[in-house]
Amino acid sequence: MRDPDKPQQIIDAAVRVFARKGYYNARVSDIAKEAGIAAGTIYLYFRTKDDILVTLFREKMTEFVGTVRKAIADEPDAVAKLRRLIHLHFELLEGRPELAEVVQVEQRQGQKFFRGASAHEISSYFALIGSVLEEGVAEGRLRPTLPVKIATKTLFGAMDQMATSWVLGKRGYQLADTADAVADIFLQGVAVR
Amino acid sequence: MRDPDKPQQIIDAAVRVFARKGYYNARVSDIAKEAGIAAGTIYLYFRTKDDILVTLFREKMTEFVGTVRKAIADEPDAVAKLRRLIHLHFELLEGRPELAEVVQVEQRQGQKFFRGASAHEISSYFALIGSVLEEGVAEGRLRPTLPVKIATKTLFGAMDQMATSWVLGKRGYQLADTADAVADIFLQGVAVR
DNA sequence: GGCGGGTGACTGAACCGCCATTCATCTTAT
DNA sequence: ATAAGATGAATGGCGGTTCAGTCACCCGCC
Repeated sequence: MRDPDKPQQIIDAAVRVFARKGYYNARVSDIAKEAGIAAGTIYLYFRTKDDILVTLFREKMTEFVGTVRKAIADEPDAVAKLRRLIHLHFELLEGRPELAEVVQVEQRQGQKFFRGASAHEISSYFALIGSVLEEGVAEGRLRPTLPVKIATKTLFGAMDQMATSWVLGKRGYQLADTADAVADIFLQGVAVR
Repeated sequence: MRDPDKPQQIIDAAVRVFARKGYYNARVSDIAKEAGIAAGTIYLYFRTKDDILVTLFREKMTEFVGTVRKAIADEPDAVAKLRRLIHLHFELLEGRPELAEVVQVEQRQGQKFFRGASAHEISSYFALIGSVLEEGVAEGRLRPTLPVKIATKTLFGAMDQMATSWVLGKRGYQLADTADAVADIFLQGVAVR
């Protein structure tokens, strides 16, 4: 009778260990110890060490996109949705510093991360942002000629860089406090002139 | 009599090999073969494999910032400088696809890259962007209340994401063609209202 | 101008530490 | 009693790094 939430415990332990030591410096046995199990047990639930990282990201990213999607559904218009999305992006990372560390710094392991496994989850976030931008254009609040794909990447890139700088700067300020400033620049940038 | 441009040859070979196989899949012996020398010879010029990556980045980034700095000096005002900077950022990457692959995808090896060694080179680019923004504020063309640090990260993040997407999308379009759209969004975003 | 020996770059096969992964064995639940 | 999960010591291979040996070149001396 396999414990159904053991994978979850392993992932949670992995987040803490990766955040502390980095992916490459983390031993599989460290994760096991952190989770209070034996190293071999991990292989009952994950194929390889990489698999832990990939699963971790998939799970957190899917959850992240779901949370954001639900939250912005309440907002009355595209502009309000975008502000909420930016705030939430920052708040969710700020609320889980260890996860933020892993996602912003450790996760980006060359090929593995960007191509392949995690591409789907990332593109669903891009799709969400893109659809809100489309909506804004339809509402007449955003430029009718707005290149939506480029605007999507611009916004994501801006948020992602803010988050990365915050993590690298040892989180010496409140990330969420910068959300309005980022939103102001972006929203003015895509608004009708 | 050590060959004074052997390090350069090794770095150039490393760019090609890293671009082709990725940093972790690249053997030191692959780089040696590509450079037409023996594996051991690399260790006369570099301490470790990591050292190759770090040196490569430092050198390319320093050169990059220098090129951009010189080019924008000609421009008459901050807004023109920013447009030029964005174009150049994209053109320089587009002109060296292999280097772009390495810098955008392979280079970001967790801890090593972001913290420590390469931090100085990155922050000098940030400083350059920041100083142009300050100038724009002083000229009265950009918002007087603009949070310059945040705007700097926003612009860098946007450009970086555009570049990364372009590399991951197998460079299926002209990166430089998107420069105007990115510039339009950003410049309208930071302009006086 | 030819010879010998010294210098140091270069070579690449072998080494060796590391750690992900395995599996014979044990534990626990039913 | 049996099966299935859990254990953790042992394994294996991988590849960065080393280093003993080779080679090309230079210099001083006969």
